Amino acid sequence: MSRLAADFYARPVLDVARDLIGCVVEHRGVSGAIVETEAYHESEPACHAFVGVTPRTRTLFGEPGLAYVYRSYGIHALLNAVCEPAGVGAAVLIRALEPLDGVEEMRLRRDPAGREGGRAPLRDQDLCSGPGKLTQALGVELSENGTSLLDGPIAIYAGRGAERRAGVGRDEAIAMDTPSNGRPAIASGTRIGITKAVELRWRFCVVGSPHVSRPWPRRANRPG
DNA sequence: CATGGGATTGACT
DNA sequence: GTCAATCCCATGC
Repeated sequence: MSRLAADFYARPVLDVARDLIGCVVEHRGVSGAIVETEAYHESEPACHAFVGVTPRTRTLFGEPGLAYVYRSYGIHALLNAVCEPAGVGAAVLIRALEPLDGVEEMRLRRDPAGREGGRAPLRDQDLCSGPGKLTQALGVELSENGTSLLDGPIAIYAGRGAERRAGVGRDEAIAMDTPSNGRPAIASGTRIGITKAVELRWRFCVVGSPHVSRPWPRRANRPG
């Protein structure tokens, strides 16, 4: 498997958000397949880049393929892939993974006390089913903000999303994207946890996956 | 320099 | 369903 290249990230952020579904994130020996993403763009107020270039948003305006990692609610680190040409503030938030390699390591990172607390071990589907959970499971830290996904410590490998993209237009790709041909169906819906631009349906997730942060939208549509 | 608000999660009623 | 934890940083005086 090869890492996604700069030209993958340099495209419109909505296309990248959709195509990242099925790709694989790897960090410090553990990995998972992306099952949920959200797109953010400087043109809409839910995006941090809406306010322009500040110390906080500098990474968002950088080269496509950078990792934008920031602290949410004072507690969690959230992982994004910077998209569109340099100078445009846009990124895809990675919201949920299906764990692949290093599942037991993820369980330790997510629940260090383990069974000592008398609780049942976390289920696989609870390890990476949220943007804060997956960074904890992967061990991604704030200090990795601004590192390159192309050759840095956080790797993203081509998956079905990228394979599907090759040689077909957007509409064809969506038409192919049905359960009957073995590809996962992708639903789009409104983004989670924001208070501005709430109407935009810029969230993408795998239909039926138990690993998404929340059940896919009740009124789920095809992307677009 | 003081203030307020989160791209969340887990615990609790 | 409600709610607090916790900290970076944008904003305003």
